[in-house]
Amino acid sequence: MENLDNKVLFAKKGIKNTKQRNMTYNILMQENLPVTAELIFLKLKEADEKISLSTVYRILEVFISKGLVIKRNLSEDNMAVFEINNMEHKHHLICYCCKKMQVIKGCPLGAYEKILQEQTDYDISGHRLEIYGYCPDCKEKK
Amino acid sequence: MENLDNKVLFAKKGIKNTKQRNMTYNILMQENLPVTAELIFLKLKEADEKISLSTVYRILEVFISKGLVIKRNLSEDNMAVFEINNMEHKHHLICYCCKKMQVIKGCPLGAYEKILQEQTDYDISGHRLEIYGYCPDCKEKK
DNA sequence: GTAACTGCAAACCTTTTGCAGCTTG
DNA sequence: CAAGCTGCAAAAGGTTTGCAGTTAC
Repeated sequence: MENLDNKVLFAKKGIKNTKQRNMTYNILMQENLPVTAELIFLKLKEADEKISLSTVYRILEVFISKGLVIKRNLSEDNMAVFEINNMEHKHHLICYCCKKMQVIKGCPLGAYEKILQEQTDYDISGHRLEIYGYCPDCKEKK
Repeated sequence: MENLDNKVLFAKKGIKNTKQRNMTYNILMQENLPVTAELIFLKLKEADEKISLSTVYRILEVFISKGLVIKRNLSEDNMAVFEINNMEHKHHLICYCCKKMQVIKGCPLGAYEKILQEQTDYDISGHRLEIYGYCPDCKEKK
């Protein structure tokens, strides 16, 4: 599962192209949703990759520092989750029941940020929004 | 710093009125912003209260289960923060630089949630929003 | 060849738990 | 007095770090 794109990308960012980094990046791309370090670790094990959990954390740290990955903490539990930084502004819709997460494209907050900036005299540069509810499947079960 | 209101409140919720709970509740009221368990612990120590950190966590747990307190995790670091649940829908504006937090009253998402509900067929019941930027003081320093 | 990366084990930090003793209603 | 709190110390997650050995460029 060697990936030429990754090789080029890593070179551009000035980091070495190792098997572990390559695979970690592929998994993040495949998932395309915030995942825990643990999950990445397990997927790598599954794929018969020799890797340790601390390496996963170190790789993610490097990816974050190079702007390739974003780290966040979801509100419920206190585990960090990681996802590819594809520079796309987006939010997530999360099911209270099954914890499924789906991407919401578009953002309703552009105008609001401007208003808030005037009201508060802050220099507003970002926000974080998660929407919660029950997905169609879980909604029925209730 | 005995507080009669707390006594009545605790009685109504069916929990015992101890010095530690009383003081913890007072601190949360005074702060009126999300704080860590550690900070509550330190404030109690400062006030010469004999308390252990695990008791703080246990008290917060009880308060949460009775609906008196809300727990959340902020995006940056992985420590939980706790605040009084005054049933008011609100969000926070957080300074990237000095980490100061201020309450934003009002919410721009009411209409958006309805639209999203139709689009996604989810049963939407809540959201979580934090706005980030630089406060007037830190803005100048830059 | 050397600077950078990895695995392993141990440390760290926040949060939880078990238990014996103490307090509240 | 009994039920339920608390303090202490130890355990339990998730994450980070030190170090010796390995790998990529």
